[in-house]
Amino acid sequence: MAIKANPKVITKNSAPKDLELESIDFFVRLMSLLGLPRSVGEIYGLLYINPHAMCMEQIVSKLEISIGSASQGLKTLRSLKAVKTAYIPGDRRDHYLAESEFRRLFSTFLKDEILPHLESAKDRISRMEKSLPTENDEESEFYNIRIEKLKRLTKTGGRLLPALAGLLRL
Amino acid sequence: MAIKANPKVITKNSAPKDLELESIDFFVRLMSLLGLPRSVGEIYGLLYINPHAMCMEQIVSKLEISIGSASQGLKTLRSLKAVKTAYIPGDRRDHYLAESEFRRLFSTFLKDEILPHLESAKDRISRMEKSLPTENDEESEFYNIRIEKLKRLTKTGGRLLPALAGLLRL
DNA sequence: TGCTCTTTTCATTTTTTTTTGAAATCAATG
DNA sequence: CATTGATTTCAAAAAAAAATGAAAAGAGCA
Repeated sequence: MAIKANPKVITKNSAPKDLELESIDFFVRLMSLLGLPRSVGEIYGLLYINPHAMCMEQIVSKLEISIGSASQGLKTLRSLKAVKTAYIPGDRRDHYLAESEFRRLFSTFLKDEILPHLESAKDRISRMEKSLPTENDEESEFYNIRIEKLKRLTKTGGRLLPALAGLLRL
Repeated sequence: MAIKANPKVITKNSAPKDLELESIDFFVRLMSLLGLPRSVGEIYGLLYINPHAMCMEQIVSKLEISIGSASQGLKTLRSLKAVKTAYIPGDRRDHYLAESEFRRLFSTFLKDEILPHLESAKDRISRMEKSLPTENDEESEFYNIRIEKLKRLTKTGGRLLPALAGLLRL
């Protein structure tokens, strides 16, 4: 029989079980607050509290999730810049570490998820201004005020985003 | 035949169709960003752009949603303090107006949805500190640093919430 | 190039969330 | 206080989101 590709020369010990569970639970909740699926939180929570890089197979067996979920979840985390890959000599599998700078994670999230909405909101508001009736009665005034409020909302949103990202310098 | 309970003496005109559609679409997206169901966004969007208070039946027929959705959606909006009720003489139905102060809407949202998570995060972190191994090796140091980061994250979160609510003074 | 191990993809299944509408509850009014 | 109309509730249906895992694609090595 051929030599296994990844003989376990050193068994890296992983985080204590309770710490691990708490970390996973913490990030499952946090990610779900951001609208991300459970599996993404689980993976990040596991990596966050583990000192050593883990490959997908380890993630799958630790969390008892499918390889599909793991692959998809890691893809999401990569796109959020929430994980780094580590090179392990003599092992051709990818190994992952959590990016522990939340600032980066959040600012990528804000940029990817919130900004596009702000952009489309601007377009929408100009459309609304165009379809505003031209008469100058009481109701027109009402619509004007409402649209004005939407404008302020999106403007505030636009100013808030970068400010938020900056404040998150943890 | 008896006189109808709510004879339409005056037909209030509602917002121009395009304005209405844009408003609904705007808030469907915004609410979904906050994790609220489509129907909640539809109802709020409809009320937001309409100068006159609307009763549930009007909402149901305008939006073509079920009375169950309408009732449930209005309940959500009431709990978010996103709608006000208006008294209409000679009509026993409730009539709703959008609360157009987004600040109130958001701060209620933050208080109801985010604060509880922050609270539970604090508990969790003290549990994590307790289950931290007592040895003082390299890995213990790692766990300490990670937990410290979580602490900072929740602390920042706790400071950010009120700040956010304040900044949203639109 | 062919072989083996790893990762991704994606159709299908499972789970969760949302909507529906009929029945129950509530509330005003005659 | 009974009736009628408005609203809420909630079990069931529908829709949406997430997870699964087998097959395809990729990637290093001999």
